[in-house]
Amino acid sequence: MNRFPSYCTRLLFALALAACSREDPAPTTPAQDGHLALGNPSGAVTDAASPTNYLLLKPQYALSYHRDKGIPNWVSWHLSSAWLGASARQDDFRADPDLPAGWYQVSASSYSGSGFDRGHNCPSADRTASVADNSATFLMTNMIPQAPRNNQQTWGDLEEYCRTLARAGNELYIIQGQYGTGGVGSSGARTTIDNGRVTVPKRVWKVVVVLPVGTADATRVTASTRVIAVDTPNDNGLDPAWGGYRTSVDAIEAATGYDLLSAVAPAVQQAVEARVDNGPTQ
DNA sequence: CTGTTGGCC
DNA sequence: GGCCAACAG
Repeated sequence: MNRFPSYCTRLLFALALAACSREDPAPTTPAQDGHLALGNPSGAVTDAASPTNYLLLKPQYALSYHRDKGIPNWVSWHLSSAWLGASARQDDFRADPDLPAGWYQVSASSYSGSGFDRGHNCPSADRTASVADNSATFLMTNMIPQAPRNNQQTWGDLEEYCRTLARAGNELYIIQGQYGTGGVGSSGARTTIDNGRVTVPKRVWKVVVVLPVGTADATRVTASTRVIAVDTPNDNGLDPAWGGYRTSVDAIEAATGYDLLSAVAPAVQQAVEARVDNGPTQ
């Protein structure tokens, strides 16, 4: 669940008290807040000596990259209406220039003919406030080989629902990742593509923390905060309805070994991570 | 790189 | 119409 020393708990509690004792300004306008405000699930670092858990921090999202799998371990981003605008989908899939020199660079054509989509983690449509923001989502470090039905239907619907929540006055902290090896695309089962350079993940998961619009602050998460955790098979035969794949954050942590929402107070983590969401799905 | 096509809500 | 794409030229 967490490895948070108790002094951190007390510190956060003190900070929360301090924040409450001040004159609170009225609810803030939607902002573009920190992508790792709720934690760094795998302790990723931007160090070439950490090729399987390499932290890439971009203005639009943060991710942990696995060089030898050619895909991210997880991608974390903030979503509020401040990220939503009128910029068109750029479709400029390309290699990520921010990887260390000498690492294999997955390219725009690496997935061609594989039977798997170039599936975004941080979706194109979540970053439409500027052309630069949208373009950043097309870096191949943000992609996984994703079964077309998983990507275009099940996942597409969940992403659309998240934007609906954002437009309705919420801000969301979203962490998506993948684990395991081997999926079933439109041309059958594969464990890798691109001559073995890119691993096809077995499962794709997402954790969504839904807060009313405010500042980036883990102390705003309470035991009653809505947290939606989903874990789907990367298999073209899956159900298009994402609601049936809901699970607990605890289950995703057990499957991945990550510590999710680690910046949230331990008692709150215990409450929200054990729960399975049963709220609306559209 | 542009234009076209296709599936789904 | 919007969003997810692949593919042809």
